Amino acid sequence: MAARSSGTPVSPLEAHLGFWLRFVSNHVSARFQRQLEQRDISISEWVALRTLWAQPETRHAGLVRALGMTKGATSKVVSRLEHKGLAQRASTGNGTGGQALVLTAAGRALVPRLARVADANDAHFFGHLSAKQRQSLMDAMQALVKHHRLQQVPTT
Amino acid sequence: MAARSSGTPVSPLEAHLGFWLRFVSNHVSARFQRQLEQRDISISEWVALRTLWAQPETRHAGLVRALGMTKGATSKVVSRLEHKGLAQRASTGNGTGGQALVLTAAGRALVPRLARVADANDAHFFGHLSAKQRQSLMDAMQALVKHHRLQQVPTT
DNA sequence: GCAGCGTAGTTTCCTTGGAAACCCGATGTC
DNA sequence: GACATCGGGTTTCCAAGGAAACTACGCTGC
Repeated sequence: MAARSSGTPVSPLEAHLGFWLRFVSNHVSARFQRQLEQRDISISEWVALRTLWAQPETRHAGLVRALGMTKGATSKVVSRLEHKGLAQRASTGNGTGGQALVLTAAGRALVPRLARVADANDAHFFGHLSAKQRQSLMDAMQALVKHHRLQQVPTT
Repeated sequence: MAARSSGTPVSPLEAHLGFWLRFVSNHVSARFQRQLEQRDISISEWVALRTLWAQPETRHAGLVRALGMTKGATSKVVSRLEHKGLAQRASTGNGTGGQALVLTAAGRALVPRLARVADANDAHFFGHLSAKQRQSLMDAMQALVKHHRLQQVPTT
């Protein structure tokens, strides 16, 4: 599987930890996505809803940070949510320029239900592990984030 | 951060293992992608090249499996590679119908160089861990794959 | 022999997201 | 007071990938 026809060693894809991380992560996300789309919601929309729910009156820039997407893409997510009647661009009364975003009643009602879907998905994939194992994976990931000072960035 | 204004508990995004997996994995892939695009190659193109390198004369269906994309998308990847002069659709002489895909000389020359980029990227993110730690993460991921019988699926 | 099928690939259409241009109101600066 | 500038947001354009329609062929059943 390594060197072939040339003398140069070429490690297989599966030799990389990154490969496996991506592999598992893609599955977890893909399943979550399939569940969400039964309610006609995408993952970014879910993250946006969840953010607005925790912190009402978030402004656009805040959402950009939470979503880890460009402001253009974020703007489109908000438009979609508005279209679905889940959130609103509330041109802030206070006149400081920035626009505030808020959930509608429907949006607020939806979040806890989606949260249960998210919980269930995580449980599906990791529920069979012991609490200790889960925690150790969590720690490993968070350590990587810390070590590399990873910030939320555009998600591809 | 949990229940707010309603009585329903809503766990934070960061409570999910899936969240952290995705977070780290996205960063790893994103960095790799940035490195590759300096050579005008995308991640799927890299995987395709790597596959054809290891197994010359792969046919389209095989590539579909390796890439974990739909056949339509795979077809476009091949077209791109052909356009860049890295691979070719070789209408197989044996007449069994299926078309064989092969790397050009340029393609064959490129793979080992890209492989070094891939290695470097993995080392960048995980090189500071001990061999034991790396292995244990790798094992954890592979155990998940096995437990859930995960197959390669469309990659987002 | 040929009608109907199934398999392998390609093409078309649509959605999502990044990049960059653009828009607009608030804030200096002279 | 007129104008350059800047920050926050939106719009436009493009690339990539999924879904499904379509194409080309070889094979089976009659």
